[in-house]
Amino acid sequence: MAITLGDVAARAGVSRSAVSRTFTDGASVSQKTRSKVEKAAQELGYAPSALASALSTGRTKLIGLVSNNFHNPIFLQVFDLFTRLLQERGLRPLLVNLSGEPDPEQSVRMLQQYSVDGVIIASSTLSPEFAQAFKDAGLPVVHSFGRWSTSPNVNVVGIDNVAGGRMAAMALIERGYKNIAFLGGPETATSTFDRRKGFYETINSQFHINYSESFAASYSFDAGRQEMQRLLSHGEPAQAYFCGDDVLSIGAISALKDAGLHVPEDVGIIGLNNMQIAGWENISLTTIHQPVKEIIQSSIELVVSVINEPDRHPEARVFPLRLIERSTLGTRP
Amino acid sequence: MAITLGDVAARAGVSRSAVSRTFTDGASVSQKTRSKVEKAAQELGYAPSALASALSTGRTKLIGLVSNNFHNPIFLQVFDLFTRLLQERGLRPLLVNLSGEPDPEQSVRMLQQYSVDGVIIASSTLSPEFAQAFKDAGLPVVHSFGRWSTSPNVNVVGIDNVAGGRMAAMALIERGYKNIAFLGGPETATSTFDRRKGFYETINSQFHINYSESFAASYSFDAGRQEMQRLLSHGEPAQAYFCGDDVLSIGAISALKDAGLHVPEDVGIIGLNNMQIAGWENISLTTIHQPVKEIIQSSIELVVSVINEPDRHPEARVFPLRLIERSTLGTRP
DNA sequence: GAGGGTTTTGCAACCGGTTGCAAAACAAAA
DNA sequence: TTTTGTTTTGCAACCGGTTGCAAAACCCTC
Repeated sequence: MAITLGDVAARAGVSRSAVSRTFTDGASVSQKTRSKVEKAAQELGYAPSALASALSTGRTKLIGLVSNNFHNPIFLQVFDLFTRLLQERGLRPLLVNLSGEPDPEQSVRMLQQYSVDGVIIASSTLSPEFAQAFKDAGLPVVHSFGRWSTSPNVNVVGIDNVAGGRMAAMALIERGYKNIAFLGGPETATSTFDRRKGFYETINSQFHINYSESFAASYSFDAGRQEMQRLLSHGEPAQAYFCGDDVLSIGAISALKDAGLHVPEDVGIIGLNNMQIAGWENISLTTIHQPVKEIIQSSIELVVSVINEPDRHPEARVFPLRLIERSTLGTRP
Repeated sequence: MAITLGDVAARAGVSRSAVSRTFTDGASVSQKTRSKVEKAAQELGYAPSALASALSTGRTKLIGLVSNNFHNPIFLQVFDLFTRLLQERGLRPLLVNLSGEPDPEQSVRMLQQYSVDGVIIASSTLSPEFAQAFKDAGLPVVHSFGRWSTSPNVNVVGIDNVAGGRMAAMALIERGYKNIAFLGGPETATSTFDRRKGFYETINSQFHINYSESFAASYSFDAGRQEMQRLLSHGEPAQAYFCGDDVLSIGAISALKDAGLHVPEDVGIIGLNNMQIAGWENISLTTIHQPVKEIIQSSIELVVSVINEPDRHPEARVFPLRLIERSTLGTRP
């Protein structure tokens, strides 16, 4: 059926070890046998089995990529970057879709069975305990877009969501908004919790500002739109909203426009992420930039480091946020 | 380090075969040893190595999921469905990002190395020859969203893009448009070619209709937007456009609106796909529905069949399209 | 051509499972 | 109790690679 080491060895007239060695770099093979082997391999169309190799070396070059967010368009970019950057390093992403599976147990087991070299959890909604479960199982793990902590138990790469909330609050306060609301993502998401926290605390430290909040069912256009529609059906909207994410913002704006309201004249909106569409002229969303590419790059570097150095101390890598001023915030005197 | 068969066998006081058999269903084990083994496995936290098992059985339960479209939001849904449905069958998606790698050779090699049981190519832009390369390498393959043919050499599941083009043309002709254009996806994509073909032929069979065409750089919002901007900068737009895809449509509409034009009063637009956003009130895109879920479900069933029955004759599964009338087409007397 | 050091090579055991085969254990019938 | 038939069990070989170790081959120098 498939071509094996032995076949190539026989054809080249050398031992199986010789063949193995020509395909593992750093091994000692003479130029002569090397070319004999390469010729034979070429002729037979030999491709070494990664599985068999993994069995003896203990390295599969497989990285479990665990995610539960398949609705936020930003995740297309996330998957694109992860897969591309992993491939560039000769690593293969084994995708795990967590949707509706809140327990890490099953995923841990599955990834253990495939002896993945490491795991990257790409999610802004899962708790650090979720990632911890992978670590406890002995899997090198990095939580991308996860909750940051000064004494992390598990490796995290992302942003400071509390700071993001503060930044949004400052932007709204500076512009003179007095009636301010938070329109968050799902209430159970750590990112929602943290962004709300920073936002609320900053707003609350000011006098004469009216605060209210509500939450969308998920990080998606539809959920943002629906939540804003619900708010509008219950009375006057706030003067300005910090939406927990750009997709929520764009969904909310579409609901506002449908209701005949103007942004930013009637209602101000600030988002978070700075996804590509946010920059379009006809959307032109004022938002907070999350450095997605840098986070992903760093996550991969980190997981590779952990693989090579298992006893490494867990670390948190926090990337800075940047306010992107566009046209969905105005000023109130 | 990790727990193996042997460890469990020793603890349970049985042979290694007995342990193996308790974990492969259909094997002959007495209730007594089974429970002994299960107890020991439980206590040790044993998880059988899929790699080792794959080495002897020849089955990895790995499915290569090959794609090159990481910009079209519809693919988020595609990935979500593929990963979910594969997982439900105990299969694992090994993701391959093709972006910028036009040659199948490398991917074929890589998937061979990991002995994937099968391959699904999820792309509307790649040619049948691309899929063929996987088949030639002996990998069971299904091309999802690929080009259909009456005598397929390789399994395809998708829609009839030529028919889609015809359907769009009919919709525009019926509404009395006389100056009609095609705004396609990348010119090299098979789906672009076929949609254009059906569209052009139908338009051309009519008298007194003015036809023109142009192509966006990729299937993405941005590309659609840019191409429409370019068209507008070169003169009067057509009365109506068939955009090769919903994302192109929405991008094009955003460019039109920016230019102060109204849809459908000034320009009519019809898309293809019926992605979720197309249904929003403030977009309300008239489009042609592509049954994504059915295609994916069927693709998975097909690849599983091919795996179990390697000499199966290749087949083409074509799903019907449906015109979704919303509000981006008007009528011209 | 012998002696010494270095590189290359093959043997054989191992990675963690699976499975055909024959022996052992068990159950039922005589 | 013996015979026959059916399950269950363990042995050992195998899947396709890797790698430590000792022997073989090579290269230089004297």
